[in-house]
Amino acid sequence: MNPATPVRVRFAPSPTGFLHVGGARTALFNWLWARHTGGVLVLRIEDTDAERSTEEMIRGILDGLEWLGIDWDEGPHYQSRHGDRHREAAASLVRSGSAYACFCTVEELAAEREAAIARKESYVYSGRCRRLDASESARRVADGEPHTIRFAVPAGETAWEDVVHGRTSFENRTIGDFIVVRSDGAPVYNLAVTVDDLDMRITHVVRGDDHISNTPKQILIYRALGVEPPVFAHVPLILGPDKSKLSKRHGAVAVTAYRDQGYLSDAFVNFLALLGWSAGDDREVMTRAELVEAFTLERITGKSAVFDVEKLEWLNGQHLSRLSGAELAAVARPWFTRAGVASDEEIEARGEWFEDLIALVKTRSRTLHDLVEQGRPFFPGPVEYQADAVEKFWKDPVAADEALTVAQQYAAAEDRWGELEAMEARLRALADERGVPAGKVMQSLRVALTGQRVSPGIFETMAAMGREVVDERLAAARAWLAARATDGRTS
RNA sequence: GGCCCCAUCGUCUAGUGGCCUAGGACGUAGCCCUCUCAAGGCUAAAACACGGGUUCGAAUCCCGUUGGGGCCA
Repeated sequence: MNPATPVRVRFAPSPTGFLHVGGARTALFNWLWARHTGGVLVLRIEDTDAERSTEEMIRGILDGLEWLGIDWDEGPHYQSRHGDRHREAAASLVRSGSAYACFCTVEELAAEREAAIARKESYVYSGRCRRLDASESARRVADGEPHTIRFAVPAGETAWEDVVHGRTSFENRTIGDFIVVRSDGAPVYNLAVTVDDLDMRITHVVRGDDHISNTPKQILIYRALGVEPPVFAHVPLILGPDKSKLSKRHGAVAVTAYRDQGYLSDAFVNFLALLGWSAGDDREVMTRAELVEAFTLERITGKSAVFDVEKLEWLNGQHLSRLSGAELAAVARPWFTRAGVASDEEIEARGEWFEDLIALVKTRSRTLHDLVEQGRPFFPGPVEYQADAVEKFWKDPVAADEALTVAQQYAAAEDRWGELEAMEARLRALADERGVPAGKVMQSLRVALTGQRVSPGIFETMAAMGREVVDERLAAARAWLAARATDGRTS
């Protein structure tokens, strides 16, 4: 391959209705390589004549790609529309003697296979029809006798220099004369892929390891067609926690499920890139631009990788925290409205406040979902006292109420609202005066204000909530505690 | 079963013959910070599957075994 040839890669999913994690990573690697080299990414939907793609079936894939920010330069092309080209190529293979018509019936082939099994040999087609006289073969085809077209695999071995695995080779006799066109005229996968890749002038085929055994067949076709095959890079598979191929059993398969769970596109892309690839230095948290800049096919590992959700969560938290309040607010806003925390108008009316709020809670959140739960109490309205918070800080309702009394007195007297340090100093002084530990007051206050056991610093919380909300929440909390104390019951 | 791929801490990985008493990250444990929880900082436990070679010297090269995975049947 001429090194000056501009890179052309392709992502060729079958229209399964969604983009799964493995496919997403393959797409990503192709995209990264195209962007890194300034090349072209072609999108091709690998439907077949048998199962033509419907709008609905490809939408899932396009949705996934869109969320990941993977854009393509050509396509989508549809494999099913190139059937004529595939058959044309098959015909030319027959003409050049690289393929032949096979008239063996299903029964005959089954018998061959059984005989092979009985002899404890692995089955490959015997090549019986290959020995047929050319004129006889042509006559039978002309007579309309049902037949497939088989590739005449030559003796020897087929090898290639895989970018990921190094030299990889197959003994041709283990391949056997494979079918390229079925008896109904439908081109077989390996032929279709090869012809399409050829027509689209693909220079690098970057795909999953599960295609390794297809590669020798495709290389054979390329050569028979008189062209040099492209560069192959077989990327190892992504495994589930039990080390088997990632599947539905392991939770979400469609990448959009991760979007819906509150992961950031950038974080997910970063995570996917790190599955089977590394920059070579110690960088892990990387932006899209950094990934594009650092990505090379040579640095892809040959070993399959287990999908580790915990690392994804951590990475997401990292990306979340690195966004500014304003940037994150834009992403988070629909999450708040969808969760019913506030309307779009309400957030719009307090845009700057909302951005500050997001900045306040982001380090405590790993997903957008966390962000909503953290931010929720800052909006007006009643809060729900969560069981774990009550258990931890309001175990004793009387003591809790005592602490809140101090808090209430403090809030009523506070005249430097918003000045964090001054607020803290005053509250501590007042707590001292009343003989109540300041820590108790603050913790009790946290439950009263947020209903949760986790929140930002209590003064930041108060400042962000505003005096009115704080007053309301304190009154409500005291009423709740009083009711519980007379009740004598625990929750 | 045949063919092919793979083999470093639980997980993701760095490592391409000496820089390795094997580095980083997630997770785990502890400490610091501290009004909670995160974040942040520090520390700890934790790996070269096994056996043979090659070499002055192997995580690194070769062979075999074992184990995992994929494709086909």
